[in-house]
Amino acid sequence: MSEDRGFVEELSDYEDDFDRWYVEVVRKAELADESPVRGTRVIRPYGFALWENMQAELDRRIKETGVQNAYFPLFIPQSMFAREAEHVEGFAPEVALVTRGGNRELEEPLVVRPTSEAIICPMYARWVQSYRDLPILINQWCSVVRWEERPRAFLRALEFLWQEGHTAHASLEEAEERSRLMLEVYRDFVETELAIPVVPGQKSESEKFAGALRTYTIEAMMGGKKWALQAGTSHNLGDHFGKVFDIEFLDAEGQRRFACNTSWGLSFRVIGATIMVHGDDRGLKLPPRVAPIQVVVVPIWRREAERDVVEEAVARVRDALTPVARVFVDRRDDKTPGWKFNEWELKGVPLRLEIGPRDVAKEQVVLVRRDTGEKQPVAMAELATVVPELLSEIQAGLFTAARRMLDDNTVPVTTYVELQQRAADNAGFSRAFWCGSEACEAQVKIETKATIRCIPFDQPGTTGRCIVCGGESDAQVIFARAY
RNA sequence: CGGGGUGUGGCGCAGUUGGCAGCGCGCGGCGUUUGGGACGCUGAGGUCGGAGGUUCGAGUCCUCUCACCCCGACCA
Repeated sequence: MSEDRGFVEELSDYEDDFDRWYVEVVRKAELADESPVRGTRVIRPYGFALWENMQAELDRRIKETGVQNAYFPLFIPQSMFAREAEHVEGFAPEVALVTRGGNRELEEPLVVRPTSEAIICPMYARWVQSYRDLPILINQWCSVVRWEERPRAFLRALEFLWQEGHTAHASLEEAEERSRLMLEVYRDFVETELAIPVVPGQKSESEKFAGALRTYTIEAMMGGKKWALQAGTSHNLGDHFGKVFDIEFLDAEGQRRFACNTSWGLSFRVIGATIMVHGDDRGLKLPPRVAPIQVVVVPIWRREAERDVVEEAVARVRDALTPVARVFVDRRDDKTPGWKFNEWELKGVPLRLEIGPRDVAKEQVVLVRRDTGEKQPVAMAELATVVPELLSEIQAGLFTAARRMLDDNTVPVTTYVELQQRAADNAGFSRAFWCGSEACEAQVKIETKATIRCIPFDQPGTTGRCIVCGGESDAQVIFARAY
């Protein structure tokens, strides 16, 4: 409509050009800006505040499982990195290498960590002699570097922020338990805090982490093209890394054994997921639990005399809400209220309070929801109870809507033609039986660009025929295109 | 690394057969304004991505080069 034409013209259409919409939202909502090096971004204060809120919630959950934080170096000697064959083969194409330090060529090049198993495991080897030294449960928050050919803001960057947890255990069973536990931590975090429903499951052999015994994943469905995004992964590394990095110990019976490891990571690509799952034509829609600003207050007045009255009411409202919500008062006097409304909607703030002379006279404010656009007057005295209720209602509503998108676009398929068609139509997730052969998996990838996102834990409990070759199959998988 | 595209004030763009570098938005100042992106006046801001060439004269033509974006291959 005419009232918002000027604003809508600034964002590309969500349905028609989702990828462009995404790029524009990232920049215009001031989450991140381009930087001089291709594939790297500056995370701006608003985007970083969002990340910090996510970090705080995930960090708390990780620590509740007995894990401690630590920090390991950025550089890894190339020879050390190269010890685990599959690992180095998997990461070689995207490794950044430092060959020069100061004025000298280095005798041995240094790998800039693309992940830290190769520097953490050797340290664990020094710290472990007895089964009494196990388990080791350590996490680090850091950035890692992977030289990606095709970067996308937050989703695939040359340098990205994440946490990587690394544990060492006396038995394979314990490592398995830990890797599953951390996947569950990720599932709970992403669904509860980010309001994004996920499909937990196991990766196929060809999609698993380089060097892992098994990889577990949570897969989310993005808006727009309904592509999949791997939102977090947890690996049971078996004793591969224990053997090559000599994490050796004596067990209770005096036998020499190698430790079993796990590693698990979740990166700031979940910011990208949050944007793509909840956003709309007007911009971001941030889940209240992680939104940097939960309530924005926009004061409105005409004359100077009104200003004092409004300011006094705004101060009272701010004081009443500060204990129960993250509040920001937009006092800029070079912007009109309408301009501010649009900007805060673009930035995804869940609730907006408008306070003008008419409201002050009635001891009320006008409260507007970002998710529904609904406007309602609320008595100032009730704000401190109404606002927290609404924030949880919005959080729940976002999850419900995202759950519906995931469910509505996840369809069981029984014929290969149907699978091809759904992949070509960007129709979402296709659930199908798969015989387990890499040949069948590769054929689907080549012919449809869809990959096996995961073998969901949640299985029908029946057997079926492989979607590709018709062979016996006892497990369904999710096929989808992915970012 | 293949295919396509774009480089001109901060952003978005125009610039015709080669002839004084422009427009909108934004930005500074002053004033009026403020309930869904206000308005007037005024001002600042550019070696046209880079190098070389053709020409009396190049944003425009030629050669080379660099960067970025999109589509593929590859990937948390």
